[in-house]
Amino acid sequence: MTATTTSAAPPRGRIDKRAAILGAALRTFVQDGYGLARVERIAELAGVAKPTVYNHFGDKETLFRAVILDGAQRTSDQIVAALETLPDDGADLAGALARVAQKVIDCQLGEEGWSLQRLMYAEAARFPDLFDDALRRGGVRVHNALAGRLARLSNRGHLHLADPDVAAGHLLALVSGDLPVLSALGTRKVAPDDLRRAIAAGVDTFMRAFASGPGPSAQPVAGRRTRPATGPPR
Amino acid sequence: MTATTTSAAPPRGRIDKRAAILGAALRTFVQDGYGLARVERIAELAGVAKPTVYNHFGDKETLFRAVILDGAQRTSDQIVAALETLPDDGADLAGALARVAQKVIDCQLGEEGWSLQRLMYAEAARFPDLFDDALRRGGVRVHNALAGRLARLSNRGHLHLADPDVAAGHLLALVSGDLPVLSALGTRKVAPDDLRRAIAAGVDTFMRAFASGPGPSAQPVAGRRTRPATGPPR
DNA sequence: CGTCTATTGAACGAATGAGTCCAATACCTT
DNA sequence: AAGGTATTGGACTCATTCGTTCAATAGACG
Repeated sequence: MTATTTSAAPPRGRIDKRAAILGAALRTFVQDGYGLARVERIAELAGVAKPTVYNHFGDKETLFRAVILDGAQRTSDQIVAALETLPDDGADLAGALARVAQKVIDCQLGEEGWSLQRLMYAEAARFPDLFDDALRRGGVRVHNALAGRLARLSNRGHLHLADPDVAAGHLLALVSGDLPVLSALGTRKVAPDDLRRAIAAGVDTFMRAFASGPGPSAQPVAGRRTRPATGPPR
Repeated sequence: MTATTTSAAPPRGRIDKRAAILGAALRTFVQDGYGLARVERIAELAGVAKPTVYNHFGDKETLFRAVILDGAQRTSDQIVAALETLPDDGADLAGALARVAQKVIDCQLGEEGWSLQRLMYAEAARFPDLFDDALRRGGVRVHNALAGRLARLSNRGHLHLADPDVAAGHLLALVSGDLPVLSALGTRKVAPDDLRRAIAAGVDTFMRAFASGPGPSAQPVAGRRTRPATGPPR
């Protein structure tokens, strides 16, 4: 019946439904939170019928988990790639750090980055194991990549790091500490100038603390807890 | 367990229902998120009838806003009070900073602190204005209190700060940057030793950057920190 | 060309939860 | 002691949404 005359119908064929669903789900979950997100809306946004969603992922919770893990993977891939661009020679170290920090933060500020972060904060209480998984897939890789990079710089004498792991954490904290406020938890677009200033200030403090100063004052850490420093002294 | 003794019938009288509701609401919202939190459950947890909740606060959203603002106020009161204990003389500055940081973080790690933070992250997309209000009531006051304290130390020569505002942000970032990971976004109890170590490391980096002689680059941050009041995007 | 699988639209059942109404009751004030 | 007010429990309305079912269809493939 209705021998529908071919055209005017959206292409029903098998495209990449799965990816479309994941994307739509991310947007929806982010906007409404897990509880209020409607599966039907996700389907609609993905240009897909609701049963198709249930065909691919069993139920809402499974879909949610897939969204988080998939996103964490992709975002951290981007960030790690950005970190690769940090040169090993110490030329204009501050500038190089600022540039790489800018890239990293751009990844985090992209639609996906903040959205994911907010989602994880939001639902951490309900899906504690999920956060652990995402951290393993995301944060840890970023942290290690940066720590490795910094260790190299330290080995070559361009930085004085007792512990590259700690330094990596501190650098990340310094350059991105203002982000939540600047972006109002990701709900506001950050003025590029504000961001640049924040990054510059963070890198500046980092350099003050860890750059091999021209002077003899390579002050060793006072009252340091014994922590296996993966980075040997200069 | 409500403190009241006696018989099977819970004391029906007018006690501090409002506070009880706010507390129960915080716990519930935190656990389930705004969308999935059930008002009936809040009432039950507060030892109160559901209509009473609606008598005090008009509806779910109003209740939520009250929870956030009230919590932000109280938490930041605590933190500001803790900051007052930072001495102005430079004796054992690192130790003093670590102690005050410990207090501040304790406030943030308490049931209320993390819960609130997670809640705001979670629902920032749906209640953007609410976050601004909470920030004004909470974060800004903490930041200013710390900046004032640091400025004093700087004036007396115990620190070398080009911009106490920036330094305050950096100190907070350094000592609490590891918190999300350590506590798994507030879902895991942080080992006191790990926390102490993280704080000590943060303070140590801060001291390296700002305690010794005037660093190589003492560039004061150019622009004043202005609040983009719902400014035009891009 | 004929078959098979993924997809579609639409509707359905069941459950859930916001917000309201009301008569009964406990506390506070005068 | 009397009267007013806040509170209570529970039932009720109404809307929403998860997850499912089913016949019809579009493209893939031998």
